[in-house]
Amino acid sequence: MDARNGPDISVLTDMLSFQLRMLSQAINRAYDDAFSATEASSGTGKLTTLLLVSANPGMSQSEAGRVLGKDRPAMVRIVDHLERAGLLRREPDPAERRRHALTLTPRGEAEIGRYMAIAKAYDGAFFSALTEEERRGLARIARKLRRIHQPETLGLDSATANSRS
Amino acid sequence: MDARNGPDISVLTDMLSFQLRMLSQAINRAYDDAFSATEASSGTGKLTTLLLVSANPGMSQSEAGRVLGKDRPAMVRIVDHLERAGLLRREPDPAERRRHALTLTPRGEAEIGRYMAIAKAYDGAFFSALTEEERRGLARIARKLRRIHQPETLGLDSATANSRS
DNA sequence: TATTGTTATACTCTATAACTATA
DNA sequence: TATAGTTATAGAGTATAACAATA
Repeated sequence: MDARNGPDISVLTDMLSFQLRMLSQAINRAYDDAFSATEASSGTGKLTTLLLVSANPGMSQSEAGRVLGKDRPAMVRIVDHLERAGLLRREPDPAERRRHALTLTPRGEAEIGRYMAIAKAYDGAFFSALTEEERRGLARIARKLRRIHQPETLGLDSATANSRS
Repeated sequence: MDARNGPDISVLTDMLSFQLRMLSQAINRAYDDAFSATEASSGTGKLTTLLLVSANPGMSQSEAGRVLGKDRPAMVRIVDHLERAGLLRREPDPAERRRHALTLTPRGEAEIGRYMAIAKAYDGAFFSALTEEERRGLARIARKLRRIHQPETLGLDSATANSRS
């Protein structure tokens, strides 16, 4: 209404989806800045793949893709990049030779600690303005929505606290 | 830990940023589906630009870009597309001839109601699993974080309820 | 000199289809 | 036939630099 206060954007801010998309945009930019000097720079897929393989050595590309919301071609590109960077290795699984078992290289193992530290630091800094209660509430709501809209991503909280709701 | 329950993804789910990025991915896919049959299909920029210009006729591309988090080249592409689709018009501003004043065409005005209805319906459906209190809490937290991490986006709530978190 | 819009360029993400090799 | 991985391709998002017109 008041032109001096800038444009009327209530049409957009009234939509939760808009608020969350803009928030995600800000998160992505903060992370790109944080990881710009690493081999996992630019894009969310590389870092999360490293963290995931570190916690689950031997997992396949398709499994990782199901967790991260990427299809097979997308995973090929991510793994290609990490393999070229010398952080990750793919070897045919002897028991199921269609699969490629993913593991970190010694260098990948050495770097992962540094990446984790950067990720945790920036995650903490980004949400530092929230109270502990707000952070818990946000995590709970996000988990609830993902359980409905991404049912294919299994094990959403099986590995954490067995919380239900 | 338990292989039968799928991979251990607690490294990722412990980070709020990961949860929100995955959530945003789900939102984007739901919206792409919802608008796939319209001229504003694929991508968040076109629809939000239409809604924004509808509420603020005569605004410039840079102003819209500041609200939507797009730079000038990105806005050119979005406005190009909407102009070719016959939904939006750009005319040099007589008072400030560097600017292009954006307005909806009659056809754009006619379509905007339909788009709004789709957007509201899908926003409501996406978050329908949340209680009213959870929805308000989510909106409040998103606004709080955006105020910190996107200070350039002015008027974040000036047009709504003057709430001060 | 600074700003608005534009063009060109490049890199990434996303999605689809088709191919291979394995099962 | 179904699945895991690969390749090719195309569309959209994102970012930068350089330019023209205007202030």
